Amino acid sequence: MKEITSQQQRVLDCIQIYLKKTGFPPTRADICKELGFKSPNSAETHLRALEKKGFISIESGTSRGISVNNQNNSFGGDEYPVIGLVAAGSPTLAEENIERTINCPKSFFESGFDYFLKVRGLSMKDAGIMEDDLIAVKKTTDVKNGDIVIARLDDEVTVKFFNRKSSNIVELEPANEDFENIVINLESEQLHIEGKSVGLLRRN
Amino acid sequence: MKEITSQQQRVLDCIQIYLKKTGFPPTRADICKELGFKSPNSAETHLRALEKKGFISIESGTSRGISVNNQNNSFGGDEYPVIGLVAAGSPTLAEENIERTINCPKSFFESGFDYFLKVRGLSMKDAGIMEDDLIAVKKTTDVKNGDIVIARLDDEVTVKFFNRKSSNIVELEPANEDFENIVINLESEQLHIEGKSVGLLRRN
DNA sequence: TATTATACTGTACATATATTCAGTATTTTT
DNA sequence: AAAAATACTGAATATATGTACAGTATAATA
Repeated sequence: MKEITSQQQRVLDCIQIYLKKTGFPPTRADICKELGFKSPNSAETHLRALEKKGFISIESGTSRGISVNNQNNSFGGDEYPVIGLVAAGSPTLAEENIERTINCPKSFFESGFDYFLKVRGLSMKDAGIMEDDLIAVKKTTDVKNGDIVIARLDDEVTVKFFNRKSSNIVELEPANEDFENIVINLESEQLHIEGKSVGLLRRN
Repeated sequence: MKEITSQQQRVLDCIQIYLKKTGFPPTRADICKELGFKSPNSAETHLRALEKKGFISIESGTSRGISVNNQNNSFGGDEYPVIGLVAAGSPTLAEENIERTINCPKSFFESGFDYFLKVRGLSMKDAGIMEDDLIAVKKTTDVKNGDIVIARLDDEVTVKFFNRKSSNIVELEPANEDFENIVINLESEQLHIEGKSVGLLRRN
């Protein structure tokens, strides 16, 4: 993605505002009207430049055939899978594990995320995570102490606070006094970090 | 919104799928191609029917000038204001109270909602509502016992469980044993129900 | 210094597209 | 039983729209 000029940015903004307002893309003439150009070719050349730089796609010969490629703005949305926290097995994105999908802007949770995990049980209730809440999970193994992680021990998947005690000892801490800490010796046990929580969604 | 026929539903679906795939609405000919119609007028009459019933809007004389009104599908998105739970004053939508906006599909919380309310304090922590959480609020006075309501007593706004004890007595119950129930006698005190919680959003 | 990219105006035109009119047939509503 | 809505085919047409061509000018790049 090459650099965008200020005029090209104006045209790109114009397209997105027009789209948001009307529900369909502008014509060359519409862009001219909005930005004060007097020739449709002004819009045309800007559009071709934006296409060349990868910001938009243009369907040739098609009226209003402009689509904005840049989905990492707040305009676009995507379908995210909801995965049940099955007691056994990792929360894979295999079709049989996907309960349904939710349409949600990509930028909805700040650092981006990969899927929703439906919570079972109340082991994290003091952290405000209740049964059937949907945790926005970002797939990563880069976790810090205090992060809420989705961890897998053998085939058991749990959501807990992460706490590295030493190079070999990790504690997974629930947020509920009725539950015990899980202490893992990495020398003798396998711990898989599936990802970490970057947000939460609850629907009453 | 009148009833939709199965054929009209097919056309509506076709429009939305086309929109999602290409980024712009279909022409009459596109719809015909997708659904197997042999005359553009087939699409035209269905479009007019859909417009009449309020499912879509058509910009006359405009190519691909179709926009889907029905935002209670997962396709559309909107900007929703985030309002701080100020200790004094009702959570109005006046500009000075809006911290920022969040782009979110209209259908994100099932019964629809009007704004996000940023939570202060931990009075509802046992209901999984933590400080700085965003409650999706639907403006309504139609609340049932057990609903989480946004209530205003004079100038104090709080989030509590609603519990009508009798025709004149309402209790607002926190979900935290460190807090006391608020008992309101409607004969002597004014209680405003600003709305109820229909969901929750948390960003780590 | 030549070339390319940017940033326009202005005209022209082929075609993509909405839209109307003329039919036919079935179902639903009044 | 009449009227209106639904569900199409098929043809015709005005216009909305993309796009090419001819210029002008400035800034950036090779």
